[in-house]
Amino acid sequence: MSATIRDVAERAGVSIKTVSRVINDEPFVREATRQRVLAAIDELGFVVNLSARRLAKGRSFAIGLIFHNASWHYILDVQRGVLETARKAGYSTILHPCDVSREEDTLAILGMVSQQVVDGLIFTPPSDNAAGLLQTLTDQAFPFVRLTPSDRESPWPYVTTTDYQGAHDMTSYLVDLGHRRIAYVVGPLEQRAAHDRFEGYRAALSENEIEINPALIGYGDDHFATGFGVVQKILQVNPRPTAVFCNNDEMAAGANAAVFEAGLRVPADVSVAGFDDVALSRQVWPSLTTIRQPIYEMAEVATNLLLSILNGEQTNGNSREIPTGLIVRQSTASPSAVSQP
Amino acid sequence: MSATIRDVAERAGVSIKTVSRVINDEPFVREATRQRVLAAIDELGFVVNLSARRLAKGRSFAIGLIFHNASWHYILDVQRGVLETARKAGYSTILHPCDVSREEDTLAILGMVSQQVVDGLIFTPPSDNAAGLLQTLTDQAFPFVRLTPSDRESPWPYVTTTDYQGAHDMTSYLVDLGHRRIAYVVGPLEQRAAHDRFEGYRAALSENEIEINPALIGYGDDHFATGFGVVQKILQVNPRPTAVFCNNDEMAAGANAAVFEAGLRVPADVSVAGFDDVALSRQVWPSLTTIRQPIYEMAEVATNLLLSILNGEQTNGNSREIPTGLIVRQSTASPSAVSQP
DNA sequence: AGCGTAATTGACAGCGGTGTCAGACCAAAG
DNA sequence: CTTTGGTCTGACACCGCTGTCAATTACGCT
Repeated sequence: MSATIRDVAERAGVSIKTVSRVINDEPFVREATRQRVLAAIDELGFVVNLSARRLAKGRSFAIGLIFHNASWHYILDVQRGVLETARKAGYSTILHPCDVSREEDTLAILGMVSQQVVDGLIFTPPSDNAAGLLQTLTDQAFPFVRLTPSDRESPWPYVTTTDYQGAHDMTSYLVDLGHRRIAYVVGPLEQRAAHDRFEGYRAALSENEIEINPALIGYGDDHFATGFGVVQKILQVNPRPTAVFCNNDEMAAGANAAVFEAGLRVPADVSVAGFDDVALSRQVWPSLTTIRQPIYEMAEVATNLLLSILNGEQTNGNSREIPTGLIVRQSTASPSAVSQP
Repeated sequence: MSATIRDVAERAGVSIKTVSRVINDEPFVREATRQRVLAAIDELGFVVNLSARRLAKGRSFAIGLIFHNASWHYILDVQRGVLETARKAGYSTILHPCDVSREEDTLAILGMVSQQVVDGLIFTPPSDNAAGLLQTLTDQAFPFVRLTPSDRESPWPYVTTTDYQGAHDMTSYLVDLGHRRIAYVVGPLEQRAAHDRFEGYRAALSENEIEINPALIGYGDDHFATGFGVVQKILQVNPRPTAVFCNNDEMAAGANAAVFEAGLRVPADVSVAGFDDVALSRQVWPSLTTIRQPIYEMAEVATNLLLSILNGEQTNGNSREIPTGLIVRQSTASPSAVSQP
């Protein structure tokens, strides 16, 4: 079917090696020769056989994206960032949905590594319950980059965002609107992001001299269902909160539903705020005020970081922090004194 | 780092070829020998180098999933189905988001094909604006399977669902609830699925002797925004429709928002129905009545179909149709006579 | 013209497996 | 005790490309 490097060499009247030099942009090829080879390549429609190149180079030119089955909304943006960035650099991406805390999945990943299916890995949170795996990779000096890791002790760089600041901003914004009874739905605290966001919320409250009411704190797992359930209970607290801030948008969507289900209105009776700015936050009604987490950019940066490691560039201490931003939409408003019970 | 087949051969005291036989489950290996090799493999922690195998076999053991950037919700389920099924069979999956109508992307795909990056492709809709690409692949006898293709003339199998029947079911259901003025938001008609759904809607109406009112038909592109915009206009028709049925869930979410935005209630004033049963349909309030399209199963079937082609099994005429199902949730109800203008 | 250095090119040995094919082995048949 | 035909096994070429290294050519200088 497709032409090989031999065919090109023959056609151009040069050695195989010279063709190899041309297609790899190596120096020391006379311009005239290069042109001749290029022409031959063009005429034959030659493209290198990746398997062969991989074998010869001992590299796969592919990166693996390891993610949890859970947070699909989040993963969507990550995927876009990684896929597009990797593709531009001539790398392909192998997606690997899994539960890294299960040994079975850990082995599958190690398999990919030792089979040279991938040259490097990108981990999405939560990547930290995979401590054993990460340690093994580190021991083998196998490159990986993590998105918002909890543990920042790895020799490889990572990418984070300003979770604390974001939650702080949102809480301050709600306080400035006039809210005092602001409920909070916590995410999985073993993840640093959830932890930091919770801290940001608490700090903002105490800076405004608002006492934290444990009855207004709910614990969720970042899914719609727990957002819904937890907020249903919180709404029965008397006096009722005037605002609910959730660790992520999906739970905020759940909170939104819970408010309506209770016969109340968003934002007239209860304001709802999320975190992440995934597509969902624009697709519920009313659209959610949220903190934009630049997921796409983070994925892009992470990929570029990994690629530079693979290219042997120094990247020590190149971890990056991408800032969040407050996005005000329809789900928040000043508490109307009139609607209090 | 990792052991090669040579190491195993030496350790087991057999030839390289015999080890190859064992790891490929080829016949004619004495049981005792097999055990010895297996033991050696185990002790050395040997795993085959995929690049080498790929080169030698001339196959990549990877399949490509081609999808449009657009319908992320849909693609999520497709991904799960394909990734999991392929992985079970020892294949990896290369995701390829693109716009197949652009020549640039077409070339990228052909590149993957000729570079032997993938052994086969799975196309998600709309795959039909890629007629040229599909023709080229067909000419090369390159295997591919399509999900809900418009054009069913390909030599390769495809997977569809009962779009016509699903829309018919939903429309009948709405009629049975007592609705007569049922608006419809059409999807991209060049896609067969959108076309069939529209037909199903129209057929069900005429079977119930309800005239189709062009003012109640809107044209969208499957996105939230157009669902919202189109329905905003439709709600101004007098008399107002009592139900809105959309070509997909995302537009239904938009319709839902439009109804609320108009100061009306779902479903008390206007019922809203979607199609696909993506996660979003459960995450808006009220949760959407919809037609479940078994996306995951379809992807699974498509992948298995492709894998059997790759294994040389006969699959002619094995195209499969997976049935839809009506999912009743909160967004639909009988029209309350009282709320009519 | 003669020489030294740098630019340019190609022969050849792998990379780590698989396919082919001939040879060794072995139990049953003649 | 051969012959016969399957059952095992290994030698070896090859998949298509890259790295090494030696050979050849070009060019600037004395």
